[in-house]
Order: sequence, then structure tokens, then C-alpha cells
Amino acid sequence: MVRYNPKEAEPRWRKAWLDAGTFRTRSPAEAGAAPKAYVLEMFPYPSGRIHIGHVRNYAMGDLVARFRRAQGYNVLHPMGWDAFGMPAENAAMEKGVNPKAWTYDNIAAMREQLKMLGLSIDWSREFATCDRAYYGRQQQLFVELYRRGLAYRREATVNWDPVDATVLANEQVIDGRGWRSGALVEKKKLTQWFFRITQYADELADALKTLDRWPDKVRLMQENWIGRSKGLRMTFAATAPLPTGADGIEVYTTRPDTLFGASFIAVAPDHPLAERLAADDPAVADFLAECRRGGTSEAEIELAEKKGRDTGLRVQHPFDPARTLPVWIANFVLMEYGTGAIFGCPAHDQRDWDFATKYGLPILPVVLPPSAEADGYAPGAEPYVGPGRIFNSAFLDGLDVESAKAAAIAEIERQGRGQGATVYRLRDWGVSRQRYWGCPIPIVHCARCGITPETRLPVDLPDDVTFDTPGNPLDRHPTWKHTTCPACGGPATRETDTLDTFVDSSWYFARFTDPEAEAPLDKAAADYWMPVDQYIGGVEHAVLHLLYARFITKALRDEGRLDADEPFAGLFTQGMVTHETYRSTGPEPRWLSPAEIEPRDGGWVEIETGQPVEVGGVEKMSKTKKNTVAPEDIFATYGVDAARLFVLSDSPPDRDVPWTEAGVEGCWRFINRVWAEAEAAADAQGAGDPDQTDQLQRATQKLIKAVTEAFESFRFNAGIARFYSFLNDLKRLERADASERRAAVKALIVLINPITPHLAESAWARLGGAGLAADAAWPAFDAALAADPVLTLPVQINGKRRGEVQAPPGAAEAEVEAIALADEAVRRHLEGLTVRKVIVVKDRIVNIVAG
RNA sequence: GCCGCCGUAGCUCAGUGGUAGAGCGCAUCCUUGGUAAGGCUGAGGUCGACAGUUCAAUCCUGUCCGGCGGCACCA
Repeated sequence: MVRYNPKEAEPRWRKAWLDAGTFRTRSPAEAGAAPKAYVLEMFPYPSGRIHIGHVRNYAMGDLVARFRRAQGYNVLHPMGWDAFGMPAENAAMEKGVNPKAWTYDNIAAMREQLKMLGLSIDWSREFATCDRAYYGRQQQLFVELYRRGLAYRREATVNWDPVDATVLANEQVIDGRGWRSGALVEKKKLTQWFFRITQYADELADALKTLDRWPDKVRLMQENWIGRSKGLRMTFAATAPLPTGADGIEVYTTRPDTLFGASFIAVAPDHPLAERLAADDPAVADFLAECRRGGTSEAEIELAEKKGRDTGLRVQHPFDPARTLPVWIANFVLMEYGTGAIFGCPAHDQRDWDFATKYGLPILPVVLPPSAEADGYAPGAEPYVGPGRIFNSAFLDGLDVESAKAAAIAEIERQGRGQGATVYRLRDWGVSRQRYWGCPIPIVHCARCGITPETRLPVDLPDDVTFDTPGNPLDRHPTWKHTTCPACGGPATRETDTLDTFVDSSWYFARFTDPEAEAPLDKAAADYWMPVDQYIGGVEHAVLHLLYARFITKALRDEGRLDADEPFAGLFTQGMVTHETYRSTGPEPRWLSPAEIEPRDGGWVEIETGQPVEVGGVEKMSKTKKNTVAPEDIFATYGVDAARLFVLSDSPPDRDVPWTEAGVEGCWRFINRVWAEAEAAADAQGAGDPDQTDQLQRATQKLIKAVTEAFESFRFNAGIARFYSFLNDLKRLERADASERRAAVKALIVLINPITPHLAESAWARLGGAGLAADAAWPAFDAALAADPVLTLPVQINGKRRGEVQAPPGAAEAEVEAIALADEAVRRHLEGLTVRKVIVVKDRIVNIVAG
């Protein structure tokens, strides 16, 4: 008996795979009739060190990739680096290092760590988004988007950090301050580049229902984010010309059926009409200022009181010449949505109800709840927003809500006052960043020709930049931005904005299909491999990255660069790795790392002080809470396979998994048990107990079925649970034939290879398997071999289990009934009772109803 | 407030319209030439609560309770 030694075995097998070229992607010609499988995990930011979350993400992807390989698919499983972004510039500012050198050093370090995981990756396809070869081609795509009107420039309000002199993304603003500088962030109007994602809003929303291998949750989040609503855009005619010169106020509504219930019009505080009125009236100006002061946090919005101010202006009701409605300015109306103006129907909208109640505006019910009577109907204590029949509404009376919407829209359109319209919450994607370490936007500004796309690509990022002063290094570089116009040859300046790094990650998956291609994409390669069959990553990208990538894929499709409609046919979002938190006790509690504590007297104490430690909640691993574990340490102690096994075994893959030392030790013991079984099977001799042999054969077939199904359906932990029980079977059936034992363990090895590939190779070799375990075919399930010769059927009397009987599979009902009624235990329970009915469920159970 | 997911052993989770399971932890014992180990045996569960459907419900239906996540003056 030789103990399994991962320290020796794991590097040896990684070298064997490399030497054999095991994970090289086959060309379509080599693959022939084999189906393709593109398996991809979200590529990492090269921070320089992998963390345990990476281990989980890539272990899952590797499981899928190795599983598909064994099933005979031609697998593409590449890796790259999401390498542009702020951390490199922050390192430059803080440590004076060059961002490019810093990034490539990190990539080199992290590549070595990732390679330790033994992933079945074709490393020949690796690239980084900061490679000139990649971002240059991205610039080419940008120019195409620009020429097709999908990239454009306009003035927009942005988060401006006055200390760092840069624009910040929304997520970089924390409590109103710049996350790095701590300066109060200002709203500033800047001319910015945008991608016209809203042009694809309908398709992005509609196509969600084709993504049947995406989590419902993510599809729902995207649907909410796009926020499509169908309604009516119409103008209420003013009774007198408005101060803005307009002759009416345009509103958007999704409830045109409630037009007869309208009792006021409200415009946003930053609506042009409100601003015009404020210019003439200090009281209005004061009111607008008051509205702006309101906090922006969710809690504040939640509690914010509805506030309004009557402008004194009035508009005409479109359907009732006798009625006019007052025009208010209201703080709850948003300028960014719809037209920045609404009509209020207090009877059927909570916000309008709150507002009308506060300011004494009329509440006119027009939708009658199903159970209510129109005569004498009075609104209750809150607005009615459910379905019903329209009443008090002239030509709409008697219609249901949906029919009334259509009828009202038709009438408004007939009158020429407006038309049916679709409105989205989704806004165009602002892609400008006033940063250095990103893809330069390939545009020049020419005094004569204006905005001109650069044809001399790539536009290289200069290496000689400085970070000693705030602001954009590209903008203050002495020579970089001065160039000539590609159109007229005259003097011109370069655009100094770079692209949001989400652009980089919006097409890298397509580039992987042929990373050497001269064009941004090789269409044949992209059409062979795309879409990605299985994409795996964190749910935190449910909206942004995944929505952007869908948009860019559709834009590339419309440019004829590939045929795929969607980038990711299958998506899986994995949970995080969490860990207990520990705090020291005493006057100044602080977070302690797992390495700083030890068990003592049934609790934990701080090693340095001997003071008791307070064990806190199980939370996402973070540096501040010091509840991280270092993958390298785990690898050194238990081997890579134990770590891979652990992150897949203890929780369903889409849920968080709490990291525990005991759990990983259990995995380590499991690995040793598998190895021991391989050794025992390899050394076993001769024929054994026929009954045990049969049982082992059936158990093996059941294992094959269960594990295959679990892997297909992303229930990896459930599959692993079957391995544990199977080891118990192997132990119990140790008198089975030697050849059957070897077959059983070989099946186990091939099934477990996607999880613990190094162990699988060692065990495979020990059992004399041909070639590499990584190349072994997935075992086929044989239902005939799995069938039990005799079944044990429980017998229930009045629904309670009272005994069990043996019967062959497929036994006739009458036969089983006779066996059951003859059973001694059953007869005992039936004493004094009359059998009224016997229910036999074939091969399952017998239930006797007696009384 | 709206939407979604989850409640099974101390912990993390499998599972099924019909006999409740695994790993870890715990207890007892064995081994001490696999030894910073290995193994045997065992205890431990009103399957979140209540109601309904059924011969039979942990599983299906409904209501409620608890936890997590997303969205939220979006007209």
C-alpha cells in the first residue's frame, strides 16, 4: 500500500497533459462529425493572485469541459485576461510603477497559479484585452459602430471627482464621494461617447425568452433593467399659451384607460416648463431648489414626502370639453423617464393618491372592481389598481382595462393628440472614460472635418505617461494627441477618452474562436464555435456585462461579422465562497484571520494574546474582515484536487459555499479512500461471491446514471454525494469478483475525472488503464445491468408501513397482492379487520385499506 | 411595496406521491508496521407551520412564518 502523494503526482500529470497536447482544440476538419462544445468561464481581472472564488468558478468550467470531452465533443475551453482598468492606474499613482508592466507581471504570476489548477484549457489561445492586437481590432469595431450610427457623442451629466479630475462610474461613487479620493462628487455636464444600446432594446427584451438555458432569475433581472412598458404618449392642450411657447404638455402613460379619472397634470422639477417658470418667479425657484436638495439614497427616496406646487396653468381634458385640469410641479415625477410629465389619476395609482390626498385634489374612480356595484361606488382607503370594468368614462364604459387602453389610444390617435408608444428604462451606454489604461477611442477632432474616425489603426496607447498630477494622462501627454486628420491631412487632435472596460469584455468570447485572425473575427471560426454553449460566472454580472455582451453580439451580427444572435446559449451563475468571521474580544475588537486563532476548551482564542475570540457570521470573503483563505496554502497541504472537490461538493453550485477546514479535510480523506480502492482493485485476484458481484455491477450502473444526470443538470454536489455512497458500496461488496471490482473502480475514475483529474490519472495508471484518464470515454449506462432481480416492496396498511415483501420486477398485481396478504407481519396487523381494497403500485408498493 | 429563490440530522446538503440518506461534527470501541493516520458500531429528524387533494404528502395545491437576493416615486 502506497499513500497517494498529490505533491508528487499533480505536477507530473499536468506535464503529461501538456506533453501530449491533450487539451489542444481540434479544428472543425479534425473534429469531423463530433459536435462542438464551447465552454467558457468569465475571464479574470489580473490582480496578480487567484482567490478561492476563482478556484470555484474555474473548477466548474473545467468539470463541464472535461465531461463534454469524455462524451466525445470537440471542446473549446480558452482563457484570457480582462486586463484594462483602474487598478493598474492606481498602482501607478501609489507605487510609481508602469501600468503596462504591472499588468503583464500580474498576468504572468496569475497564469502560473491558474495552471496549477490542472484545468483542461487550450492555453495557445490566451490573450489579454490590453494586447495591442486585441484593442486595435476593438478600435476597428468601434469605427464600424460609429459609421452605422451605433456610437455617437452627446452632452451628458456625469459623476465628476474634482480631486482626481476624472469621471467616475456610478459604482465608484460611495455615499456621494469618490471611492479613491474621498472628494464630494459633483454632477457635471460633459460631452461623452455613447453606444446606442436602446436601438436593440426590443430585441434584447424579446430574445430573453429564447435563452432557455439561462437562470430565470437573470432573465428577470435583465427584463426589469430594460424596463419596457407600452402606453400612450399624448399632449394635453393648454388653455392659454405656455410661458415656454409650447401650446400643450406632453405626457406618457401606461394607463390611458384611466384618462377620465385624471384630476391633475404634474411635471418634473427639471422639466423645461418648471425651469421657465422658476426664471420668472423666485418662489418657484425656491421650490425647485428644495426638490433638488432631497437625498439620493434609497432610504431617503422611500421616505420622501410628495411635494408639489400649483403653477396656476391649466390644460384641456382631451375627451371632455367641459373639464380643465391644473398643472403642478411635483417632486416625484422624473425628467429622465417618459416625457418628464404625467397626468395624475389618484383613484388608481398610489403615488397620485398620496399627492391628491395631500393637496385636496379630486379622486375620480373609473375602474370598478369585479365585485363592486357602480351605483353609489366610493373609493376606499387606498387606490384600486386591480382589474375591472371601466365606468364614469363615456365611450369607455363597460370595457375591461386592456380593451379600454386600446380604445383610448385609438381615440387620441384619431384626434391627432398623440400615439401609442413604448418606453424603456434602459438608457444608452456611456462608454467614455477619462482614463489612461483603456482602449483609446479611435477618433480625431479636425477643425475642418469635425469628428473623423481614425483609419490608421491601431491607435497605440503611449507608454511614456506620468501620474504625478491628477486627470487624464493622455490629455496632458506632450505629443500623443497631436496628429493629422485622416480625411484632409490637416492638423487635428486625438480623442483622449478611452473605452469603458465593459466594451473589452463584450466580444472577447468571439475573439477566442480565432485569436490569430487578421480581422477582428474570423467569420468561419466564429460561426463554427458561437454561441458559447456554457458560460459560467458570478451573478454580479447578471445585468451589466451580460447585457452589453448581448448587445455587441447583435451589433456584430448586423455588421455581418458572425451569424450568432446571442453570445451565450447556456449560462450558469455560481455562488460565492464564504467563511466564518472572527473578532478579538476586549476594548478594541478587530477582525482576525483564521491563521491568528486556535481552538481551545471548545472555543477559539487568539493565539497571540490567549483572549477568547468571538465567532461571527459566515460572510463573503473579504480582506477587511480577514476571513480569506489562500488557495496556495490549501494546494500545498491537501493538493489541488482536494480544493477542487471541496468547492464543488458542499453546496449546490449556484449557492454560496462556506469554506471550512473540516470540510476540506473530509475531501482529502475521500481522495485517499478512492486511491485505496484503486489499489485494492488493482491487486485483487480471482472470482468472488456471485451475489456481491451482481450487486456491485448494479451499483456501478446506478452510479453512472446518477452522476451523468447530475453533471448534465449542474447538480455537481448531488453527483459527488453519489461518489461517497458508492465508496460505501465498494467497501460493503469487497468479496465481488476481481474483474468486476476493477471495472467498477475504472468507471468511478472516469466519472470523477472532471472533478479530481490528477487523482483520476494516478488511479487510472495504477489500474493499468490505456492512455490517459483524460482521454477515456464516458461510461454508458446499461439499464439491463442496473435492474434488480428481486425488489423489496413495502406494505402499508391504511397508509402506515407495516411490513415488506419480496417480488420480482414486473410481477403481476394479483401475484404481489397474494404475496403481501400472505406475509406474516401483514396478517398480524390485519387481525380483526376487513380488507376493503388493495392498491398495488407496480414495482413500488402495496397499500391495503382495511377497517 | 413588487418579483424571485430557499426552509430535510448539530452544520453543509442529496432525495422521493409509497422503507428518510451522505459528508463533516458527536459518542463508543478496535487498530497503533497506511500513523501529522485507518477502521467498526451508534446516537441524532412531528422533512418551517397550518389546511386541502389522495388509499397514502417531506414531495402536489393554498395560506402563513422565517431567511436570502433583485427591483423600486419608471407614470
